Amino acid sequence: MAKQQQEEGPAPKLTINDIARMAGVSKKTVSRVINRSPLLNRQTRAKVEAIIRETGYVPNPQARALALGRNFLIGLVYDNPNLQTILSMQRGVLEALHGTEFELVIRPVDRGSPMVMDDIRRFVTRQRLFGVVIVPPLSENDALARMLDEEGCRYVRIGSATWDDADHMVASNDRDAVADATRYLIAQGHRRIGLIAGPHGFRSAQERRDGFELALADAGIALPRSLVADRHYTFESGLAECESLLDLSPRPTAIFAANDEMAAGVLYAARLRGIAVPEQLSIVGFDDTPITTRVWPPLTTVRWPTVAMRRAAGLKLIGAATGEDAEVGAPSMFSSMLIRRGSVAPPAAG
Amino acid sequence: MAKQQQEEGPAPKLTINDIARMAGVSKKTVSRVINRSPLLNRQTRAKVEAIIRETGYVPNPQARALALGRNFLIGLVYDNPNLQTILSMQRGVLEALHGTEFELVIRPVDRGSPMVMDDIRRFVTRQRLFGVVIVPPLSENDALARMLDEEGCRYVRIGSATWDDADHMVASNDRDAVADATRYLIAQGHRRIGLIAGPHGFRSAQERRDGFELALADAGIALPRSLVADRHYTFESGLAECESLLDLSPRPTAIFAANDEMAAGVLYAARLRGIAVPEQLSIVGFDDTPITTRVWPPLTTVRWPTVAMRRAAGLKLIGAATGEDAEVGAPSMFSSMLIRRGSVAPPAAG
DNA sequence: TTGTAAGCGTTATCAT
DNA sequence: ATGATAACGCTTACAA
Repeated sequence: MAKQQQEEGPAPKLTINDIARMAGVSKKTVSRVINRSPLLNRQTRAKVEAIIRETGYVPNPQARALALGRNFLIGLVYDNPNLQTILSMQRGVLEALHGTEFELVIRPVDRGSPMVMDDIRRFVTRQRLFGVVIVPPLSENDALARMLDEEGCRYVRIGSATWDDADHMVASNDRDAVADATRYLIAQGHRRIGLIAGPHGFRSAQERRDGFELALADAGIALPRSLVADRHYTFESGLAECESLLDLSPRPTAIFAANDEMAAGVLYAARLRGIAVPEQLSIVGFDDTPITTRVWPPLTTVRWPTVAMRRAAGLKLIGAATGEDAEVGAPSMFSSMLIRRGSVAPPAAG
Repeated sequence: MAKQQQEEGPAPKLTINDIARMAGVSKKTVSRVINRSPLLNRQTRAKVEAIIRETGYVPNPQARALALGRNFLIGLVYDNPNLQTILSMQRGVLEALHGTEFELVIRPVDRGSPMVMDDIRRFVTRQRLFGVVIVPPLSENDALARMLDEEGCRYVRIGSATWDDADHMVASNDRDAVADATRYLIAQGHRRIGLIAGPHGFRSAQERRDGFELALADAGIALPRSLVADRHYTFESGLAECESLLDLSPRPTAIFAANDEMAAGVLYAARLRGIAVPEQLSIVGFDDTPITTRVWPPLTTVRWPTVAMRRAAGLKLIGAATGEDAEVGAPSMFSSMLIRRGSVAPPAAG
């Protein structure tokens, strides 16, 4: 039994033929073992598996990719205005892929470009990707989903609400979460609450805005148009927009920003004007990114379970491949929850 | 001339055979064109190239990978305590790869695990990676570099100083940059300056610490041992360590933190104690990550040209492949520079 | 249940 | 300078 292949050296690459010879079977039989073919004699399988284990043989992914017409790569396609969330997306998907034969290929794209669609198409077809995870705002593009279907590329979309079937979608309930957060503000006694919404055309922005308006309506609070501003999910835009909100008279006593970056901008704007937070202005953000605990005061925010969502997306994608039934049922809906920190207080009297 | 292949549809995949037939040459000749073989008749090449352009033919990467024994994938291996910098690393490498046939595969690892080395070995050999970019602190591991060499995997290391030859290394001059920053603090009048250094065993931490001590020595300022603390490059550790520095009597009038996360922790600690920044305490960080402009006051810091360094690393890696001589000479040394913002002022009188 | 032969799309060898 | 033919390592018919 040749077995110098244990644990070291430049590895004189074993092939399926070597294993077949050692096991005294045909390469096809080895192939069947690798691919978990059901029609195989128990003993034969056991014998081959033993050899594989002893030798540490690993099938060549390139050869499999060529023969199968598909690679063992998962693509992560994104064009996210909020750099902070990119990391947690990656973390989640990587967690799902950990220990499998899949690797993660990342691909930032420019959704503004007229070529996005072709870019992504080339990406998936050229690399013959096993599947892709698509995150907001790109995940809101139905044409993209259709295109991936046409190309025979599996996909899972991440979103702030559900707009595709369970096999293709992992979502959070942003609307409810924001409604809760807004009710919390109202319960603290706030009545003039400003909203710095996300970019027009973003589903997440719309969901969060809807939740906000819903809670206000429920409480019978009218929302003057001047108290709402559409921005770009960036620190700078939060800062800029907060300026105009603070110019209003009477001034809002609280501001809900549709993400933490903008909330940090609001806090900064308040500081620039010498407005004390939370005494004179309460702030609530969304995402629970690290920045919330690095600024002063730490920001009350809505925790968005990004990592868990991405992991679910990854599992959903490869679930079919691994055949592990346990993983096929990766959950499709996740709940965000309010995290109370230091940026909210009852409004100043008067 | 068949040319329905222009711009749409599920793409009935062209192969090298199709191109060969259309051009009236053998597939080997087409292959030569693809691989820029020098021994080719100008006209033959032109003819084949024309067909390729017309049809939009793209060679199948999987087949090439199998035949060549190497993939067109670049790996990014990291185990970075500072999440913030991961993004800029990725951005830089992605920029270098943009428009090429290479894709980026990311691979976080746990350098604490006894299996790291084998993990990475499996990663590069299984995927037959074209090459990998290794970032600190993993890039300081010489055994890792040796192993990659053995496996025939190209690599480029990123570091805070140069410790490998120019082909394998892209570095910054952290020591000089920190010395400059420290001199700036001294020029402002500070004499009791605390240092919150990076983790023991990190080359970047050592370089930055050396720069700090160098500047102090040059100015004839003795550095009490109590003014130096080793920490983990995290916000929490910066916060914790700052507490003990602020307990000293007399208190330091300035603190240099070896990265921005820790500097943010210092700022937070000061706020907790009601110590005004920069009036009563000056702070300087390192990296110039986004957080520096989101806290109040914005942090003076040393800009670390991460994106440019990573791009250079990527170019260096694929330079040999693209054959573009212009890119082979990607620079190997980058300078960090001081960015003055609001967290430094002369020490309070007395 | 297992094996044989023929690909998958490219590159390398060795002629010519 | 170009082409026929055999790899590359695996999978899918199709037999046996």
